[in-house]
Amino acid sequence: MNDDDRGAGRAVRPRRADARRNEKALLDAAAAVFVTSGVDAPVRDIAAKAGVGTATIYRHFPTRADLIIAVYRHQVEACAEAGPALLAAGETPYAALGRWIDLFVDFLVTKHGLAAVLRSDSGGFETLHAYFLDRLVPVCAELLDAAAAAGEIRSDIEAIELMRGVGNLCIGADSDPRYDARRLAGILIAGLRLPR
Amino acid sequence: MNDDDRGAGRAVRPRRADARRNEKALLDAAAAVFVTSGVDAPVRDIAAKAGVGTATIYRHFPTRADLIIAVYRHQVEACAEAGPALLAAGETPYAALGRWIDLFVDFLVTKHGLAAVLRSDSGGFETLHAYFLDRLVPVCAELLDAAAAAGEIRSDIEAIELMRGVGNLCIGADSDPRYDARRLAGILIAGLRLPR
DNA sequence: TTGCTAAACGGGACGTTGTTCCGTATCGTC
DNA sequence: GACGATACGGAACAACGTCCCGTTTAGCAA
Repeated sequence: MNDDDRGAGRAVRPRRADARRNEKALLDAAAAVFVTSGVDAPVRDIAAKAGVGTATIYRHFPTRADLIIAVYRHQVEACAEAGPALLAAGETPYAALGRWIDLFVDFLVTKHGLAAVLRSDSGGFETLHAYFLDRLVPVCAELLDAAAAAGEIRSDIEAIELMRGVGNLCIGADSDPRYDARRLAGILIAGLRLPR
Repeated sequence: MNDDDRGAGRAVRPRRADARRNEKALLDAAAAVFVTSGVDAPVRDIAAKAGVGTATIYRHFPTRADLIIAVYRHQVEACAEAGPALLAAGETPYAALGRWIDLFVDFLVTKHGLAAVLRSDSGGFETLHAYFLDRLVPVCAELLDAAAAAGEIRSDIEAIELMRGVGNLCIGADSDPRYDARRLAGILIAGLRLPR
């Protein structure tokens, strides 16, 4: 995959060299700021860190969602690819599902506030919502189907439903060490089990 | 209980008649605006609807949390009192727990955005957080203990943990009819079950 | 190398929201 | 009726997202 394209498929390669430089600088700056101030960090902060004007952010990333997607795209891809790998690893499908959910949870909780904006249906984050779901729901569905086919879990649960639930469970998991999102997600998954 | 006192115990009866009138007007206006615009509605909107200045809101309710608490206090009380009642109703403790969680979920999802602000540990909502938890966690703990004592569920789950999880599951449940928070909460509770 | 044009830039302007301050109006009492 | 404390209103301030416009610069052609 080419590092220059971005967004969910509709990639447009920036033509001028300075534009590409700035896009790279913005991605690096955003990644750094997201770590310290969360994904809700003020646009001005990111622009300042990248050494560009605020308008330049909007020129490259029309919405904050586009920027977030670009920053975390690689990690989302890795998570998506882990699904089939876990399924092929020899464990039971239910165990694979559990491990994959753990990966997903870990990804979300390590990004301050990402889970919170992920859930929001409004405020211009539809793109983010759509990207995450488009990429990960099929993977989750595959795991779910396999576990259901093996008779390990009930079969009346949709992947999208489960993912939204898990995503919600991750909200606020950072900033509160007493709250263990992974444990709760595990309980949720356990709730899918069929009684033998 | 006197309708004039408000907040979590430290009630101070407004001395002047106009102050009390304004407080009532604010509560009514806030309740109305919360329904249409959610609990994040602009302060100015609420003030305008009540026919008062913005400062008057802050004078009566120093933080938004105080206002929210005052508006929903009766419903929270009802939810809290439902716990022991369900437990005494003759069903198994696990069934009572499930019903109570349903009540809690229904309360949260019918208030636009309430679940979202409930979870936030920062931004001046500590008061709201504390009130809800102080009032409802003991009730949940009672149900949990009863079910655990009956051998129906595992005993290593804290009430606060479960409530935060359920609260999170309710986030964004309004504004998306495909997302069924009650169902997911049910699955979460099912995940607590012991295998007979 | 030099000059031109479209692309890209910067930062200031605007609208929205939360919050505070201060001069004014009102209530309750003497 | 007058007075002091209480409460009020709205303007003022700050932070933020977003947009606009005058200026700069990259890339290309002569």
